[in-house]
Amino acid sequence: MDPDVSRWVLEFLLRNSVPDSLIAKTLSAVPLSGADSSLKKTLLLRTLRTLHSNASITETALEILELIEEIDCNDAVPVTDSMRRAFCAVAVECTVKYLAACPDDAAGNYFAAVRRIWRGRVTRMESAGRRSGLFSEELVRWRDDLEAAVWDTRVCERLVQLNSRTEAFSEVKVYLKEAWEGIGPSFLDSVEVMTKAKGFGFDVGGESVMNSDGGDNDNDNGNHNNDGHGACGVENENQGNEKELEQRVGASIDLNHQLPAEKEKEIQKGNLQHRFKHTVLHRCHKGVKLTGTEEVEPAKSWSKCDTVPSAEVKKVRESLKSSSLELQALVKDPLADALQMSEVVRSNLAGKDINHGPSIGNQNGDVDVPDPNVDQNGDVPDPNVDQNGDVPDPNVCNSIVPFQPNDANLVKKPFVRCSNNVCCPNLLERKATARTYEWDDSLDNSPQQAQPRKRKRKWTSLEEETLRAGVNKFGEGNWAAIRGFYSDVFENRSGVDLKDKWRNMMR
Amino acid sequence: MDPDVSRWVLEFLLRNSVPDSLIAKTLSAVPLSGADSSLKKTLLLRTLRTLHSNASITETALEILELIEEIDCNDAVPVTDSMRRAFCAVAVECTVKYLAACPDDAAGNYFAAVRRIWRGRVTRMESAGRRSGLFSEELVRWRDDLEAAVWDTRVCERLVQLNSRTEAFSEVKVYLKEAWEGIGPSFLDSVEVMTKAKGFGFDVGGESVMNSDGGDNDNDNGNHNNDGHGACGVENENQGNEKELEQRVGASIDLNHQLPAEKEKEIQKGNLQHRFKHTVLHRCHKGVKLTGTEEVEPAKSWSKCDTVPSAEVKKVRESLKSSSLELQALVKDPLADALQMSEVVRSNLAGKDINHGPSIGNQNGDVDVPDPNVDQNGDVPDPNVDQNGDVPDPNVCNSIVPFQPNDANLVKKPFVRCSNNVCCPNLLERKATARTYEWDDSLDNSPQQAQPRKRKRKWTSLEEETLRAGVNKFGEGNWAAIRGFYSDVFENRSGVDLKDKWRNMMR
DNA sequence: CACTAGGGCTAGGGTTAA
DNA sequence: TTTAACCCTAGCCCTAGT
Repeated sequence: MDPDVSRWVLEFLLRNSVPDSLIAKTLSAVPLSGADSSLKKTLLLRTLRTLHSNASITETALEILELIEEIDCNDAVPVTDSMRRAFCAVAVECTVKYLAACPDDAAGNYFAAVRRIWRGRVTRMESAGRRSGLFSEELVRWRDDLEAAVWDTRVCERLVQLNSRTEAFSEVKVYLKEAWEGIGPSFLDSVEVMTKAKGFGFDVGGESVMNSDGGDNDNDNGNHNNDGHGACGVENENQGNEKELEQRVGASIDLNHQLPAEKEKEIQKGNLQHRFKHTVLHRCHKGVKLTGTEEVEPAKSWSKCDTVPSAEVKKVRESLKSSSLELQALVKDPLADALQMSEVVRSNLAGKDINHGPSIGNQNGDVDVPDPNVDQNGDVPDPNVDQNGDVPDPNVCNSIVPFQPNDANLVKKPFVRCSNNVCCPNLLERKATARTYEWDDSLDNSPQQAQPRKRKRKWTSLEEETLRAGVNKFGEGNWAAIRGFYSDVFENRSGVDLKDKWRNMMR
Repeated sequence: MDPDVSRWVLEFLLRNSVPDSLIAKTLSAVPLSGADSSLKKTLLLRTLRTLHSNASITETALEILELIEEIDCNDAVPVTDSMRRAFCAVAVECTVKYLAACPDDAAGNYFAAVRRIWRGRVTRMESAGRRSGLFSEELVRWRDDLEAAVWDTRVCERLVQLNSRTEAFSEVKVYLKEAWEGIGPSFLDSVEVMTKAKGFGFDVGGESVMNSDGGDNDNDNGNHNNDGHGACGVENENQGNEKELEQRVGASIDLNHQLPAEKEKEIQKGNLQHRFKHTVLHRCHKGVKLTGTEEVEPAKSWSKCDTVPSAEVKKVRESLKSSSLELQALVKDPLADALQMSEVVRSNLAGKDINHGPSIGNQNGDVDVPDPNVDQNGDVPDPNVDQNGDVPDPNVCNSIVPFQPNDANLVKKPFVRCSNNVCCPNLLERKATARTYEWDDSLDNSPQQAQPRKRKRKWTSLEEETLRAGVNKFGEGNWAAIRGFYSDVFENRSGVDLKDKWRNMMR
């Protein structure tokens, strides 16, 4: 994939509430060596956001703030007060937590943290060549306190009283809100807004993956998740449903190859880049005055980056790995992947214009909308969801649900799906009470021969929904009761089958 | 290295404040396939201790507590109140922290955690067949609160105020102290004390790694780090100096091969094992009365063990190796093959002349007997009464806030144990709990609210052998007679249980 | 009522095949 | 490699018969 395009996509994804797993996959497919400072910062912010919403404010967060400060410094972006406060709060939290765990052992892990963070990081910060913008008087005051606690029990007791974690959460949140606002909308969002304003109807592929509303009547949705709530926003709803996310990831990755931006890039690229400078760049790099197209020297910037693989992105990658994100894919060399990928894309583009876009059923399958099936497990008191599962949430696209449970459907048995995807007429199965399976025939002749496996029969959505209803009614574990009550649906399923299926459905 | 010896060494290391890296190395060098339940529990306790002193109380800790409970259950060790409280506090912490991070996004990671922990773990815990000793009314009340916070902003705000982490730290610490004390000194420590008392001058090699004082003038140092401070004790001082630790590891591993216990094993092993029975095992496995007989078949037990390597211990080993002590692997296959591991060691140590029977110490330690701490709660404070002390807004539905986390109720929660070995919630409280969720209603009209099954308890080899002896003596079919004659062994088995087990053994 | 025999059930680990 | 569907079985429950 073209480096510019892949970076645009990555940038877009980073700023919006797509699941982390998608970010991970994209990262592994996109060459990062040429990332510009804006993208790096976006990556770091995104990571911090994830850490925050995972309630995991550790020294990794400290590291990230330092890296961001470095980038800002290079771009002549001044360190804000909120950033300093966030850094301080996180540093305090990363130290005090050990005291909270073992108040009577300040000499243990707590002291180690003081050395690591306050004698290490913070001291380096104020000494050396340049004084970090993160350094503050507040920091110094805290250091005195924290050092004192190592030997002064009274200070120690006072510190233990703190809820340093909540404080850190709060400060990080404030900083994130400010930072996302400061960095502005993504390039693709800007393009979308512009082209729409010009009546282009130019769609950046956000419909299936990024925006559930298709963007048709929402002109400012380019910013729709950068409002500060983004830090702990909608994306989290999906966390209980990782499998589903993974599936979507695959789909959306494919989709990225088909971004209209890429298809039209030979024609529009120069033009778009031109606009890019005046919209995104202008907002991202406030310290740079843009007077003309030629002054930015994009070529030079890129090449510089290419020869110097950015250490900080590497670090972020490590951080991402160590955090709860599933970023194992990143271990591999992203460049190798990118090369392969670009080959695929190139040949694909050169050939016919095959559309791999999502099916209609997925058009509204936005990642931010939780699977309604998940919420109908019967034990969900979500007031917005009908517990009986009989009436689907009107806000949820019906096409996501393969089967709409209703009384009529529950009673009638429209078809029996065999393993080879062939729909058998109902009649056959109806009378086949005793002859459901092939091995029935061989029961009489071979006495000790191991029973052949039952033929694999895929579960229909009717069966699934009925099972759900059954668990709702009888409770999990009462498989015999469920089987009996819905005996017409489960005619050729055993109680164990029901149990196994439920186990699968709960995974 | 001889399996016994290596296990003794490992056990010793686990209980003392050696650095984790040493534990990890030892684990990888020691065959764990024959690990008994006591060693497994020690391993888990050690892991929990590390998590605690790293101020990292996550769902891993929850998992560990569940695994320990599982082991205790099979060993007929009753769940203590402190363990229940620790579990509850950790569960609350693992949920509330998301709320603390993003108070205005209860629908995000917080809700996911509620589903994962409270609708998942906790619900499974009370469900049929698996009622865990960790289940408590306190847990139920918290669940109500935490569920309410998903949609009730006011509950949400109240929960955010909690310092759930500190609470969890504290409860885990209390539990750890109790658990280390309950598990007694390590075998090597016992041996050391004994041999010293006999004037042997027997040194267990602790001088270089384990005990800096050489142990010469400290007769009770077998317990020197099990005093509650051990949880965040000396080991932490080493954490800032990993390289040095690694060097020590090598040295100490070598040293282990030179343990006097091993050198003299051919001579003393039988003797030591005999003592082991009466000291360590007697304290660890209170359920065993050792009088000496002939009915055991140690060879068979051993071979069975060796072919069934303990999966969970292996997983713990892996987890320990990864620095962060992540135990996600433990999610799978918790104690599938907890088998009769504890019995195995017993039979092995005892050789052929061992008789099994419950010790005096266990007469009240049966799973059927409620925890004495719980029992002493003669009068049960009605939570609804306590609630009045908070003077809530009269406009607030009280049923939504059934429990004030900070009030005295948090301390002790009564249980009512039903005749069928199942711990039932106090009916009064049951009724007082608001029917907040719709699925409660669906449970009402379910045909039979079948009482939960008895918790599955694996048969120990002691029980098996006793059953065999019983059938020998009284003949098959006289289950009541057998049960009566070996009533101390079969205290919590019914005649039908014996019959069923025999049927299984004859297959 | 107490007990036993025997069928049935569930949970959970394992296996197979797509 | 993954995993949905299926298999195996220990331990527990239910009921008829004595």
